[in-house]
Amino acid sequence: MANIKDVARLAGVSPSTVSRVIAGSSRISPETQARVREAMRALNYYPNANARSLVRRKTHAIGVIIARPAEQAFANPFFPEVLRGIGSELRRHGYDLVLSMTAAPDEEQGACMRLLKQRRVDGVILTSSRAHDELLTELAAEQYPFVLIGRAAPGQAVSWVNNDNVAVGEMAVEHLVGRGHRRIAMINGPADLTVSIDREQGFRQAVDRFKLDLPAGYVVEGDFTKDGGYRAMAELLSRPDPPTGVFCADDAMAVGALMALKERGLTRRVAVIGVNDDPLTALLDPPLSTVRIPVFDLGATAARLLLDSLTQGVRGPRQIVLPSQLVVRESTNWVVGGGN
Amino acid sequence: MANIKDVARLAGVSPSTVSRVIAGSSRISPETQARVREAMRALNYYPNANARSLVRRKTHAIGVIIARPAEQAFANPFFPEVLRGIGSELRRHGYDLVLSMTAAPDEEQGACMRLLKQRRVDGVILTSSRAHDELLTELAAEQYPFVLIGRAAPGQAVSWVNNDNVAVGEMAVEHLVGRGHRRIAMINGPADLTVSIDREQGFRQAVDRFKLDLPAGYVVEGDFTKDGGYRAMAELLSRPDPPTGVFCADDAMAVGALMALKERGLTRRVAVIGVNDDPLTALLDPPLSTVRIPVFDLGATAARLLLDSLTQGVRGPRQIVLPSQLVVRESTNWVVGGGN
DNA sequence: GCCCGGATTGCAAACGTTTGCGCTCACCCT
DNA sequence: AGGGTGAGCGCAAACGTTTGCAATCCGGGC
Repeated sequence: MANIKDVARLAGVSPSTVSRVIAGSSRISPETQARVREAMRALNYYPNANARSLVRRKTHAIGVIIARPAEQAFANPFFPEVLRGIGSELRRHGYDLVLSMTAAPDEEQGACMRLLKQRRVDGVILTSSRAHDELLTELAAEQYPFVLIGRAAPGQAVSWVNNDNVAVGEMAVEHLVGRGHRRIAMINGPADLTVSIDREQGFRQAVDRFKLDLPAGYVVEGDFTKDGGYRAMAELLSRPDPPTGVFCADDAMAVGALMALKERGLTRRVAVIGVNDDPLTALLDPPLSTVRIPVFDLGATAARLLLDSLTQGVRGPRQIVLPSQLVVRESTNWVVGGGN
Repeated sequence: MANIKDVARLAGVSPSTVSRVIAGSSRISPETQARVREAMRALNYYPNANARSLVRRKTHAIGVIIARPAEQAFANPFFPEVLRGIGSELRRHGYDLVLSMTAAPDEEQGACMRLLKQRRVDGVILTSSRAHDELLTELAAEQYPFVLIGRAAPGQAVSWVNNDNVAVGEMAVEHLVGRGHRRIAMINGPADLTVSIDREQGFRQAVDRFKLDLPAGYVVEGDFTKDGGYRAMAELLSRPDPPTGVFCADDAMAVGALMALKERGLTRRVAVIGVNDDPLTALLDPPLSTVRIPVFDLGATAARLLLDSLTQGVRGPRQIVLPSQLVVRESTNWVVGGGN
């Protein structure tokens, strides 16, 4: 394959000159530039990225680490959408994207540090909702550019972009209260995920604000799967004081919850709202109300943050919260005691 | 950051020796090996991938090009699943994965060739169902290792892995015929995609085999979206001779078709079967019959093929077809004229 | 006619590895 | 005792770029 020397020879110049033409240096005469470009075209020349990265100490690529433990279960469009968002932003700057999907949480740190220390990438985007303090502090300690999709512990001085999970919980409860509900339960995700923690906090804040009862056991822990939602709803319904409205921390669990209701003919007795706006949930019977999360933008924003610090030299951690949006459909669109 | 010379100095050996220890050469004494490893650990040393790739002329990474034109519309788990499959295979061999998502079809070739010619990757996996003869021939001409997920034109001597789309069409018709249907229509995807072509061929073969009527206009072209399926079904129903069974080339279109039926109260009058087994379609009313495609395996197999030719030096194109599987649910699980 | 300065280009070192070749021993064989 | 052998290791070139510095050339001012 042609290298820079071949181009130089064909154009009758030195490799330095070719390199400068590629870099767009202004100190090269127009005629020479034309000759060099012509030679590059003739030889179908592409600069070797490895050689270039070696001397420049920049790879022009960023790593994306996707943790897929239990979250993988919800086969919703989160994962591809966030990648699309990242990709669209990277393309605009000519950056490449190396993807690392880790199955087990303990692979995460290794994969991440390997990409960086081997100089395969200039920085990383980490998508995960578990609190890996160790990884974050190692990244920060070595001054590696990175941004988290999700959020870090309050103290951590790291960059992240997240959606407003507390508001998500509040909006859901607010909506249900607006429809006349007073007995509202929550089916949450695994307790160690920040999404679960935040959504529950929002839920509880709204419950307090509206002075609702919150009997013990009204917040049950699911696992972000349909079956988990089914079981959780069954548990809630078997109580002496079942709720009339249920906020599920994810659409998959909401779907399971709806199944449980349907089996018991309680579809119009208990309102269900989820989170994520999985496209197909609009077609269920009843169509599922939900809180839509700006997944694409999460990815795009994370990429922009990272590129800013890489190319503009923006220093210091930045944290961005993107708003989510209530989507009302039939599963909650009726009023308690409305005689339906 | 530590480089190989630092390690060498600390261990009291030459860089060559360190390199050989890393490579696992046997000509190094156990004591020296131990000392070198100790030094590497002490310095937290990782070999620079760029320098290594430069001299080795191998990157230990492969590229994955995902074309997302209209296909993006079906936000089904195809895309993440195929990536998971590829990733799981790559990890076992320590290969990295650089991902390139192209929005427009004309970006595809550029992105692909750039990755290869810049020596960012050793080979590529191409997922797409459009017939880009030009790209395939350029790849083949330059002897680049690559495999296609989908299939090439019959003449092309390139490697690919695909599911048995012809059989998919046949299975669907066979199933419907087994339930007593004689008037069977098809809602197909865009005509220029190989998936559409193949599924239609299977459909027609089965129609011939069972000597069914196939009135003009019984095969209508959709676009792999829900709305397209809805319109197509509406068109079929407005005919004087509407079908009793419909084979949709994708679940998204099948979902749209079901909506059209539901609106007209014809759910149990017209059977609908899709393709892909999108998890949520099992929860629709009625649950959707479908043909399940081995998406994860498509990815994993493609990766294995590529790695074989990369690491084992396997020459020559190989073509692999993976079987799909009929999944019967309520949307077709009744007999024509069964008095339901 | 000579010196100066700017524009344009080339030289050579450097980036961090790998690897063919050759060197140095210690040991064994005759 | 001398030469042969092989194990263990180092030297230096090579991979394909970028870039600081120096060289050359040209015109203009004195």
